Amino acid sequence: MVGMPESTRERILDAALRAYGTDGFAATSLDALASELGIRKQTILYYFPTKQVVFEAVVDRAATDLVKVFEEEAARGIVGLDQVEAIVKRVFRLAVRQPELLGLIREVTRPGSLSIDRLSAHTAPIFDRARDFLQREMDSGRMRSSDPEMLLLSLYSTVVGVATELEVQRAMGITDSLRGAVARRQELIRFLRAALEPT
Amino acid sequence: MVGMPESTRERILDAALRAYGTDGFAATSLDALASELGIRKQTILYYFPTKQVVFEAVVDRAATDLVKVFEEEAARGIVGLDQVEAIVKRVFRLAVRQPELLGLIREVTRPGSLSIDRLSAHTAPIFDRARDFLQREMDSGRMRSSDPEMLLLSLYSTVVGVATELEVQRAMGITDSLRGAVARRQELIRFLRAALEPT
DNA sequence: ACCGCTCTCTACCAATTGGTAGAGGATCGT
DNA sequence: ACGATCCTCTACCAATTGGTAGAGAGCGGT
Repeated sequence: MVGMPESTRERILDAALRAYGTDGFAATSLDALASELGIRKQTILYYFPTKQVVFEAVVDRAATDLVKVFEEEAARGIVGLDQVEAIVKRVFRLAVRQPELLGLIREVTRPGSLSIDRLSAHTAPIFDRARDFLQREMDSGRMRSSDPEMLLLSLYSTVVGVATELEVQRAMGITDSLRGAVARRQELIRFLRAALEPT
Repeated sequence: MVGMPESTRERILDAALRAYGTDGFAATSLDALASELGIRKQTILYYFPTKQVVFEAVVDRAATDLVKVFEEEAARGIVGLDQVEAIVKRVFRLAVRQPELLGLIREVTRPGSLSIDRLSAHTAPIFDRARDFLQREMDSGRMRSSDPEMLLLSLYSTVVGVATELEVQRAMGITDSLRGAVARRQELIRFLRAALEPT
């Protein structure tokens, strides 16, 4: 598959992910998107009836990619904090390789946003699975007991935040390099281990 | 001050905070802003030369309010995890009363955003103070030792995320009520205490 | 009564927006 | 050779955008 000539439709989705994920939906015009690809916007409107539908297609693909990462990880059947650590590593790898993907998630989960339901439809199963996982780990004593739903929310916020809040890090004076990303990940894992380890 | 007739300038900033904080900068037109206030957009442009300047003024005011909250809290001179807990409570109170304020922060800290430097200029002192605080607490053994800068980033991400990611919570099936907010705060504090407590 | 200042308005503008209509080239099976 | 289908284009449009120019209302001071 690598190096295969991408179809126009795929190229549009790639560019749209990048644009919507960094600048946001409203700030990205179809003209801007098209000229970035060296095509006319009417070509975009040939593949997608409206701008909104382009966005929805991007969300669908991004969600699918994201879910795949989690399912691949879950298939390995690791337990305890090692599983949490493995997930964090994958999310970070994703954040480094495709920062716009997590940016898009943030765009979709913003209060005013549409198509949040579209994302939820994809992610609901992995949320359920994650909740069940946490509950199981707590029951077996491999993890500190607490409300698994709330814990999941805390975990989500921390991981996505540390992975994506690059501007905040810059404002805090934290260096933004590849080495910085690794250090951040290491420290985050220590933080999470401390928070989750059974007393 | 309460009930005092607000100046037009202040009313514009109020509405702009709400709009920019929920829908974002690009998605909010001056016309929409004006009609929400029952005035013409030219009145807005009388007080602020451009749309961008309106946004900057909103950021300045929001940052000032935010910094004030932290400085008031810091003035109380609490130490250890009780201080962390007190901050979390204040951030949550803010998130409940003025959700658009934290929404604006998220808007400003997005990758593509301008005027991030404007926000940083305000928040840099409290970031410094927070880092020093964490370092001091670690040195005195009241807090688990780790990199204070990275820890601060984790704390920031977790607190702001849990306080603002209402849509994610909805997607997870977490009820969004006032009681829910209190429960979320409680669980977050337990989470942070576990993460920070010295071994 | 008049001036000057503050404020909000109407009128207008060029540029950009998302979207429509349809022409025309390329590629295919027949 | 021919039509059909797929794809990308030019031409165009009404609505909205941020912003300018300037009229006029209200008001305080002289």
